Amino acid sequence: MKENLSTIASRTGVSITTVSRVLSGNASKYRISNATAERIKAEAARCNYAPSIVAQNLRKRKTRTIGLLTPSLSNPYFAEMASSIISEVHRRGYTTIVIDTMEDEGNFNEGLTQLVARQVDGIIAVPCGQDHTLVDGINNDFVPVMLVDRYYEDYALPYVTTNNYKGGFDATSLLIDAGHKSIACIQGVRTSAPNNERVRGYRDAMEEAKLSAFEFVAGNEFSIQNGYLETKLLLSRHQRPTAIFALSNNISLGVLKALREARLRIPDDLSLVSFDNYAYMDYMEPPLTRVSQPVEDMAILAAKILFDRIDGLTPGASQLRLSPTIIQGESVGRL
Amino acid sequence: MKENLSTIASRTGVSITTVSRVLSGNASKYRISNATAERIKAEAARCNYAPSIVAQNLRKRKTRTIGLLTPSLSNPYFAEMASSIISEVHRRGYTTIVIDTMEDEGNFNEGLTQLVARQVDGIIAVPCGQDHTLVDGINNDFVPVMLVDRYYEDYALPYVTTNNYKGGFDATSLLIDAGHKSIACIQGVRTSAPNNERVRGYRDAMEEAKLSAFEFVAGNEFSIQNGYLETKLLLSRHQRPTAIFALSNNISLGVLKALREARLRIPDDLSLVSFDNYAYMDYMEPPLTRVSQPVEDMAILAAKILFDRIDGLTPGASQLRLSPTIIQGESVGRL
DNA sequence: AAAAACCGCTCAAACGATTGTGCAATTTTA
DNA sequence: TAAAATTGCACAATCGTTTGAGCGGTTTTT
Repeated sequence: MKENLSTIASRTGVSITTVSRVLSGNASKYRISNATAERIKAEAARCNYAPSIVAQNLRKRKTRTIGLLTPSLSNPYFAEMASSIISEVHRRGYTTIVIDTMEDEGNFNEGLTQLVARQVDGIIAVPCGQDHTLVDGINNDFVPVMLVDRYYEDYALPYVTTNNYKGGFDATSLLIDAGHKSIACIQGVRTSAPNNERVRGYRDAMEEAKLSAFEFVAGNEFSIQNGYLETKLLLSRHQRPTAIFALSNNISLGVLKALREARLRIPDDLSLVSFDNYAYMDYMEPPLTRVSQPVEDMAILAAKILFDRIDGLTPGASQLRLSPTIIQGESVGRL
Repeated sequence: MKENLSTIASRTGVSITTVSRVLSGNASKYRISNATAERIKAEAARCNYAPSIVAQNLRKRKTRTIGLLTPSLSNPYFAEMASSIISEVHRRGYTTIVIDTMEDEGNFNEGLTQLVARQVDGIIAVPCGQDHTLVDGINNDFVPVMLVDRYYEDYALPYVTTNNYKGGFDATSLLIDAGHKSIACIQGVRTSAPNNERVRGYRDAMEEAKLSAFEFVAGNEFSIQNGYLETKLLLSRHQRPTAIFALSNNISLGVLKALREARLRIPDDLSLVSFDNYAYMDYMEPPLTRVSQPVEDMAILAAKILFDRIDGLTPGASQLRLSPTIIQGESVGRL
C-alpha cells in the first residue's frame, strides 16, 4: 500500500541507503553501479513510490513550505495578493500554508506560532495590530519574515508596500484639479501605517493647494460599515463636501450604499475616488476613479526577497514602496 | 535556541519520555509525580518550548493538515469559498495547504500528488478536467477527498454543490416571466457537471414555456473573454436575443464589456441574469439580477463531511446539492 | 610485490517526537 | 513477614528519511 525505502530495499536486495541515494539522484555521486540504479528505479516506478515529505522534513530540517498570513481572503485585494504569492511560491517548488487572521491580532499571533511550530522556511504576512515583539522575535531567531502591504513604521522588519503617500497625494490632487475644495477623507484603521501615509498624502495635497481649512478626515476601519456610517454622518452635516476620498475598496462600497440611500448621484451630486482596484469597479455606477496598488508586483517582490533570505543571500534594500497608478473612471465631476 | 524534549529532559534531570508525557498532558495517566510534573512544566514554560509538529507528524502518522485545491483565488467566488473552508478547518484545529490549480488539470493532479506526499489528513478539491482516476485512487487508498462545486457525474466521489439545475431553471423562468422569448445562454466549460446542469435547467425552462425554438447556447469557458466574445457574436446575429443568461460571474463581466462597447443598455436594450453572487454586483450598472450559490453553507458542509470521514464516522448522504437563491437586481426588463 | 586508488555498497546515527513494556523501590495486603 | 500491589520513572523501538564514515574486494600505480 504505502511504499517506503525499506520495502523497496528488501525487494531489490540492497540497503535502504542505496535506494535513497539512487532515488534522490545521487547514484553516481556515491558510486552506485548503473545496473543496481536501474533496478531500483524500475521497482520504484513499478510500485509508484513517492518519498514521505514528512520524514524528509524532519531529517533535512527544512519543509519547503512557507506560511502566508492574510487578514481576509474575502477581500478581493488580499485574495489577489494571496493568489499571486501562492503561485510565486509554487513556481519555486514550495507549498503554502494559508492562515486567515480575520483582522484579529490574536489570530495573527497564534498563526505565527503555529507556523513556527510547523517549521515553515519563511513567512509572508500582512500584520494585524501594532505589537511587533512576537513577529520580530520570530524573524530574528527562527525564520525570515516578510511583510506585505502593512508594516511597522520605524522598524527594521523588511516589507513591500505601495507608496501610499503618493497614492493619497495623487488622488487628492486629482480631485483638487477638478475644482473640488471640500474633500472628505474616510480612513481605515488609524494605527495602520499605510492608512496614515494615505492620510498624510491627502493632507499634504490639501495644504499645497491652500485648502487646509477644508481638511476633513473621519473613520476608523477598512470596512463597508465604516464607509457607510461615516458617509451617513458626512451627509448630515450642514456643509456637505463635494467629494469623498475613500481609503479602501470596502470603504467605498459603504460610501456607495449610503449615497444610494440618500438618492445622491455620482458624480453629479458628489465625487468619489477610491483606494484599491478591482475589475468590477469598471462596471459600477459609475465606473470608479481609483488608486490601483501594484498587487502582483508586490507579491513577486515579497517572494523574491523572502527566498533570497531563505537561500542565505543578503538582499539589498528590503523596505520597498511601489508606486500606485490612478485608474480613471467616471466618478469625479468637474466643478 | 530551538528547544526540544531532550534539552528539557537533561535540564530537569528526567528522561525524554517523562517530559513528553507531562507536556502532552498524560502525567497522571503514567503516574508521574506532581512534583516532577510541575518542575518540567515550569522549565518548558521558561524556555518557551513548543513541540516540533514535524516530528509529531512523522511519529503519529497524522499531520492535522488538510489540502485545498482551488481553481483560482482571483475569482471572488472561489476566494470566498476558500475563506470559508480555511476558517472551518481552523476551527477544528487543523491547518490548510492551499494549491491554486489555475484551472489546469496537470496542476490539479500534481497538486493532489504533492498533498498525498505531504500526508495531509484530507483533501477538499474543486476538480479540473474529467479524468478522475488519480483523485479516485487517492480517495480509496490514501486520504479522504471531498469535492466542492464541481464533481464527476455518475461517480461515487462525495461532493457538495449547488443545485445548478434549479439555478438554471429559476433564472430562465424569471426571464420568461418577464416576457422574454429569445434568451441566449452563455455557458462555461462544457465538460463541467455544474455547467451542464445549468444548461439543462435553462433548456427545461424554455421547453416548458414552449420556447424550444428559441433555445441558444454558446460559449466554452468560465472566463471574461468567453463572455465578451460570445456576446460580440450574439450581437452580430441578425436576430438579436432580448436577454442573456450568463452562467458565471466572469462570463457576465465579459457580457457587460461587450454591451458597453456596443452602447447597449441594460435592461432597456437587453436583459441579463448572471450566475454567482458578489457584493459588488449590487453597485453595478445596473445592479445585476443573479443566482447566488450558498458558498458558505457548501464550505461548512464539505468540511463537516470530510472531518466525519477523517474521524472514521461514516456519513450518510454525501452527494449533496444545496439550493441557490435568486437575488433581484435591476438587470431584467419587462417586455 | 607492496602501496595506493577505486569501486560498490552497507552501517549506524540522526532528525524530535510517541508509546508499550519493564524495573526497582516503596507501600499495602494477607 | 512474605507476597502482592502500587508508585515513579526509564529503556528502547518506532515513524521514514538522509548522510558521513567505513569496509572488503578489485584494479592501478610505483
